[in-house]
Amino acid sequence: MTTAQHTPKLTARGAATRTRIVAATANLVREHGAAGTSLDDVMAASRTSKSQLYHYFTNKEDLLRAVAWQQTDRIVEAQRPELDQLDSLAGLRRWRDKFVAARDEAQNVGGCPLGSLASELADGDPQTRTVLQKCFTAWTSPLLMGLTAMRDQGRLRPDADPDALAEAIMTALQGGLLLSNTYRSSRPLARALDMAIDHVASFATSREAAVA
Amino acid sequence: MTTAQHTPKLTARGAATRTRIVAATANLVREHGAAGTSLDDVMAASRTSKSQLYHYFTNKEDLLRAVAWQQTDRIVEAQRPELDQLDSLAGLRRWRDKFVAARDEAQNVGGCPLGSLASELADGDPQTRTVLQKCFTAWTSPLLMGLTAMRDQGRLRPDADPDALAEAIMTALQGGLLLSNTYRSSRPLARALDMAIDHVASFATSREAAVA
DNA sequence: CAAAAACTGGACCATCAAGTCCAGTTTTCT
DNA sequence: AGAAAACTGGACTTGATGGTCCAGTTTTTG
Repeated sequence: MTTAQHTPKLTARGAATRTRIVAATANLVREHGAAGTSLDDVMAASRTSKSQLYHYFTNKEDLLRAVAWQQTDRIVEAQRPELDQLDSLAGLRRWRDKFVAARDEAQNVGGCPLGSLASELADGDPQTRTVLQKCFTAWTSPLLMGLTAMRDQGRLRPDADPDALAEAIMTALQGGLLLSNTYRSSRPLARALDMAIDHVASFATSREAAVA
Repeated sequence: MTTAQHTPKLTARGAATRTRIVAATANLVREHGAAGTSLDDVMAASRTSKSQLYHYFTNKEDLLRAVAWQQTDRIVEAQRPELDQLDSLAGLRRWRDKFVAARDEAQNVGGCPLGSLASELADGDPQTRTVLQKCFTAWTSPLLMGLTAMRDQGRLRPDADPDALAEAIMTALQGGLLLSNTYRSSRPLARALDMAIDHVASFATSREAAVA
């Protein structure tokens, strides 16, 4: 979906610099958290100077908001093929498997790039919180699409609420990532997602059961 | 359960001071996060001096570990009556209702005291991570007890795995709190817990159905 | 009743943080 | 071409921050 951030006038070089800053910051934040990332770190990692940081962003918070968008884009992009096929229990399970495998590959180190950001910044200024809400909503959107399609195709009962289901899956995902990061094991994440998918399955019709 | 932290020799006054420090730090951390809480803040809030902080704790991390224990104790204590009766679907639902109501009373501001701590510190030193694991396990323990009792009493099918169920509930709880804090609404938490309880219910026998 | 241990106060230090400022260069647009 | 706007470098300011040190008081204990 490429969450566009309105940046009025930028030359080619300017745009490149801005991108470099955001990308570098995103990496640092993913590893050390927002509070653990200083602007000096950002300068070093992006090969820029203070004045450039403050040329493109009004302050650190502003930069972190840009990072939130970028993390969301990255996440969605990385899950692209799977996220577009969440319109069946089989599709959900493929997504789950991919996700869990990816966490295991990363040795379950580091939580959700968006989740940790939210945990750190959600109690801060309202503007940032609003951005975080939109990021979560954007990420949940493919889930919502898929579930809505399932219901419309009669694979889920009419009383299934795609909105509630999608949100519940996202909570399971976030909680799973938090516990998995703490325990350094994908088990909590796997169990959380299994529960969530079972929950969806409990609304499945015989038509979907046949497919699954 | 009162997670005891081995503190060898302490006079009555010393113990009081130590307690005061931990309690004050816990409050500050709950409001501003670990990184957002300075030792000067702690000194002011606990009416102590630097040397006292370093007399009772080797460094900030050490103090934060003590805070993790204390947060866990507090949480468990606050939920005491409900946590002890999680041995039926009805008990689980009462607990859910109490929890959601409490969050609404707090206007859904502030995440889970333990969850945010974990999110912030889980990637730090292993000693701290170990403490966080134990804290989560301690908190999950009453859940595990209740679910095990339910299965032993034949209210859950024999193939129900209390361990997996308890962990899944905790992930739903953590994810729900994160999203609820971000959206400033108890809805995600409520949906997450409903899903988790439905999941437990899917393992219920007719005996439990009769009680519920 | 000492001596040892537990406890306390607060000055001090080195470091690093976000944010400011201004002088200079490059690109864009007419 | 030439002015305006976009862009860049880096020194500098101000204020925290975690952590150290040591001299002094209170409590415990043999």
